[in-house]
Amino acid sequence: MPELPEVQTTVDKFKRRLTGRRIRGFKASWPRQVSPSIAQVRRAVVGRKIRRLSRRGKRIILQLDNGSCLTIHLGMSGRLEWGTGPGEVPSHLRAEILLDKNFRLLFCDARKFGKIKHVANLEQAAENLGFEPLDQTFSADALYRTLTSRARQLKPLLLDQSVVAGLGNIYVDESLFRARLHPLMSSNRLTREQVKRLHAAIRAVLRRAIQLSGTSFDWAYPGGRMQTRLRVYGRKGQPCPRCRRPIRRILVGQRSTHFCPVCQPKSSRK
DNA sequence: TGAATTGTTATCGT
DNA sequence: AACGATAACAATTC
Repeated sequence: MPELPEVQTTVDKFKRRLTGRRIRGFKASWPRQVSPSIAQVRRAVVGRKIRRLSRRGKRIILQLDNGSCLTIHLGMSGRLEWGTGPGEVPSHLRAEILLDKNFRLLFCDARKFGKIKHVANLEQAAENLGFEPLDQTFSADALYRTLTSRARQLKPLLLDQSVVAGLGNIYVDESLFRARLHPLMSSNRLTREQVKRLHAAIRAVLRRAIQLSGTSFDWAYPGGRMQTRLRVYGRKGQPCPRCRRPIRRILVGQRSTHFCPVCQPKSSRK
């Protein structure tokens, strides 16, 4: 379940291999995953050079030499692989970007929740996305204004990509724990101090996760080392690293949510 | 077998 | 009407 750190790790891994290369072909086997359509994407990208590879939220962005962009969203089970020469076909291969010298960028995705989309420019590639959490423009002040201008439970609010882009289930739980905030707390009841903590927590958690190449829980994403450093996610019943009381798991908006009821009280008193 | 997973969209309630 | 919460959905693995 790639979130921002896993996507960033992927971008870093492929940056050098893709930058400056010319696209010679595009193939995809599941039309649903490609927009506007496989044929239109092929028409748009073939012959173009990849100017640069970047990330916005959980989206991987291939900026092309005519200003248009190909965005790749890994969904929950997507991954990119590097193909050299013809031959071996990795499991769950869904799309291929063919390059010169038989190099290929392979998009594999067991559950087919990932998306490949061609858009006219960089602005559209970032459409509907909120703050970029590791960016300079993401300030505690701006977050305070956004959170207190509405009344939503913190957990679903932070999962909303149009508010903060890139957070998923794992890093929202970890951020709320670090900030000592209850996942069901209403966003409009946050104090400036609490938002400051949350802002710092989000950035610290994401930075650490990127340092460790993300979290590897299952077959879908190998290579990360963050899974041993998680404080609450996936640790139901285990002692809280802060107070040693058991971590609790609840459902919030159909999503599993992990927190320490002692260290993350619902009331604003601390 | 059912639970789990993400992001989008539709629908219901206040 | 606007907003927030909830459900359904896509597909697969364990």
